[in-house]
Amino acid sequence: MRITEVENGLILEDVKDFDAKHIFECGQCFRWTKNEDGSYTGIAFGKVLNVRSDYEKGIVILDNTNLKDFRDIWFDYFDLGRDYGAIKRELAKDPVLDMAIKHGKGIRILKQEPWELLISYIISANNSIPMISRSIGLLSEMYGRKIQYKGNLYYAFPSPSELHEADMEGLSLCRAGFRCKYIYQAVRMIYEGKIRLDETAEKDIDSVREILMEIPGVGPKVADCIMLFSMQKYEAYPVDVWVSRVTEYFFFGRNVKMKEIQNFAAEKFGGLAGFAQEYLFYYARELKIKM
DNA sequence: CGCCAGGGCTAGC
DNA sequence: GCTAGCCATGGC
Repeated sequence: MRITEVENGLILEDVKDFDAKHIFECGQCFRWTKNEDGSYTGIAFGKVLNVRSDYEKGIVILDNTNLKDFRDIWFDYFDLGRDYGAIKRELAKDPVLDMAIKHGKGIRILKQEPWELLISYIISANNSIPMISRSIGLLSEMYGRKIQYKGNLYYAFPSPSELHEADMEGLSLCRAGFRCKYIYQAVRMIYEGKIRLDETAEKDIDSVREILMEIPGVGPKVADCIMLFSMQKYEAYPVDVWVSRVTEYFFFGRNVKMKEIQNFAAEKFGGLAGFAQEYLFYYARELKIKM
């Protein structure tokens, strides 16, 4: 990968397996929006970044950043140290995954912030992706820090202490419905240090899942998403309605219990289950599989 | 009106 | 340990 500094940004060349559309639209993140020019603008780690990519040419253009932030934040955020070609070659030995990967060949699993994902995936329960994004955006507008970029206002996701300022009435304004009381309690558990997410992330996957599920609103699915998308537990295989459908449709041919799906994923994909899950999720939503 | 959305909680068995 | 019914909100 070659890096060139330009005015208020960077040009990355010889970048493999990177497609902004696949990365930002495969469902793992909620704070990136597409612009008219095809680029994406999003907020992470308290910073606004604009991204455009050309998969075939291997070019990624980052605007509103610099070399220091690239090294400190964005290299890891975009998981640029990982060989996705090798992952895809291994998974594509299965014909179903081969098809799914052709649809989302430029997916990379973002390394997001555990705190933000905890709240975001609590909101995700029995909710729709546009609604989830809206609630997270509203929370950020109400309690997060303002950031300006190209004349527009953006809002960082609020810190635990910032969200701790919110009472139930304030939280309910984010329109997350019955999940607001879970947010309220989760904020307090983290703010009071009852659970330390950074320390938790260091433990093995079963311990992490158990600890995360002590938090109200966090069940097995939400815990798996937090672990996969922010704690680098790539053996996690979050089973939502789409993954359930696509796994049943292609690998079972019938409805099965969640436990069976997870056993299947662990045996079939092993340590790459999380990557397989993302290719399949994106593929299932493209196909609009219903069962 | 109904059903569904990146599920989790609770009661009842 | 397992399952059924419930849950706020909004789109369709």
